Amino acid sequence: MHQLFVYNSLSRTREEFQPIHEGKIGMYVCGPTVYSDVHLGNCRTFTSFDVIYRFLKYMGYKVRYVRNITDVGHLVGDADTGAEDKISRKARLDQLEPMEVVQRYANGFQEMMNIFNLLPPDIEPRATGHIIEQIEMIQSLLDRGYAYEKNGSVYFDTPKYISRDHEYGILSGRVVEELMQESRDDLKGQAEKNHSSDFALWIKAEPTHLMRWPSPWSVGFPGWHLECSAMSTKYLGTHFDIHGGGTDLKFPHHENEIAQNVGACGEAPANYWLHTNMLLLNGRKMSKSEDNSVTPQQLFTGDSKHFSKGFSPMVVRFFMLQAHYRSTLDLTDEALIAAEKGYKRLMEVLKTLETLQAENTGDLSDLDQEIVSLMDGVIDDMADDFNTPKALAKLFELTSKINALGGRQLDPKDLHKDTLMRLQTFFPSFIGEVLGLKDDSSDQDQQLVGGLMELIIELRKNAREHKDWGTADKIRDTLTALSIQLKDGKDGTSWAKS
RNA sequence: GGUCGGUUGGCCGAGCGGUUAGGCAGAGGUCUGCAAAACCUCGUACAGCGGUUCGAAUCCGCUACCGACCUCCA
Repeated sequence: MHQLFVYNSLSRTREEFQPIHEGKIGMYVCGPTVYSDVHLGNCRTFTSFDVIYRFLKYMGYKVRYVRNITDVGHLVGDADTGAEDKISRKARLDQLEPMEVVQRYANGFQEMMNIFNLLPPDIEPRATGHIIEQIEMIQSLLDRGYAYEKNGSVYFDTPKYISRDHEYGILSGRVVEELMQESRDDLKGQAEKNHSSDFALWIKAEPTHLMRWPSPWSVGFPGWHLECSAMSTKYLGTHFDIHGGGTDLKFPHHENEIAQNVGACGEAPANYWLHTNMLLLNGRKMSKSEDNSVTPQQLFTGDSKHFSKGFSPMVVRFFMLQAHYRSTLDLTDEALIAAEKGYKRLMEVLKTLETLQAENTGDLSDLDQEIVSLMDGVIDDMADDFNTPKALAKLFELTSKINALGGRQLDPKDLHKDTLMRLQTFFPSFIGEVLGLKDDSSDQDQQLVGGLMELIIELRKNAREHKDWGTADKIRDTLTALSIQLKDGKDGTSWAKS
């Protein structure tokens, strides 16, 4: 088995991956807060973790992948100054039940994940379904002296945490003294919190607040951060392998999660922290307020001033995989057009690969060795912190070999039967199962079109045999106008949508 | 202001001290009735200035610019 290396945000280095339990991996990824439509950036993050999940399984690990849905507790504004829960706020504005808001956007989210061909996680728990677990965790933090109650709300006590030799800021590189400094300044206000670096575990609900649950401290609702600690602990235990999320969650969300877990359970939750980087649009942060944003829907239809045309979900997925998950990725019209062509080439070569025949059964040729080492390289690249762009580069080198064999620029006599068999298994399964790429074109029409095209190609072949170039070219030109491209090869004619 | 990350050829994007990334676009060629597709070859890029080193896109320092987080955000 290839040794896996992952970049750990905690140590800021690439580390050899060692699972806690041989052959098994527990992975928790912070899911969306369902108070609005999915952000395209969300799609990139979860696509990255989807490939990670798929590759870990491909390597033979038994993975338990938990990705939550946050449907309560994520606040708008500051908890001290009349904070409002995001879901609650949206419910009030739209005059809906909070659960209607949650349901609507959770559905939309899952639909979109489906469209991008993401595997569903093994467990997709919701914060509102784990109020009791969260209350228990708060109690545990209070019992251990890591939290304090103020007027029915409960806060995490960061100075206490620090005073017991725990490193608050370990993940995000925050400087403790600074946080303390800020705290002193903040004491001048009438804030409920003792220090500005403290954060809410339980928030007492205003009478008008829509989402509320009874607790030992007040009728209220849990704070953001807590749901992830509670749910990861419930489903993966107090100590598991991988915790992931977008890099913007490092602080405060993940930092606070660590503090909560250490405080309540006595140990940091995860061995490896993986963070995905941001998606940019035309070199800048996506931002609605600055008119620099695009929704997945707009990207698919091309209904956006930023794009000249629409791009299919698989093209977008392929585009995302062409960059490493830890790098920012710049979404531009030009780059997507380029990605679309590359993606189509990859889909086309899958068909060519099926038609290849190998003749050699003797010694392995140089070509065989080249192909084998490229295949091994693909896995090596993935095992090195899930380097999809590097793996794709090798896949494209294999693409050239396959096409050359198909077009007789390379001699099939040089290809060993075993090599071909391996290639025909590996190549499609890696693209489909690990990268999660599939042919977009709708299956329904495909059979019909396939039959028609067979007929047309037959007719054109006859015309060409009679040197009736007029008819042959008319067929070709008309098809071209319909975005169907004919490819005349040594073994006859094939076609593809252009 | 603080913390962290980035600046690679026309565009996107790997790269982690010495070896071709790759995709798209462009040029030339092979093949072809012509064309397309496919294949082959090519451009000689690493923000700037110093330093370390036999050797730096890769390490260190400074400068410039960009971005993320610090407040809701993947």
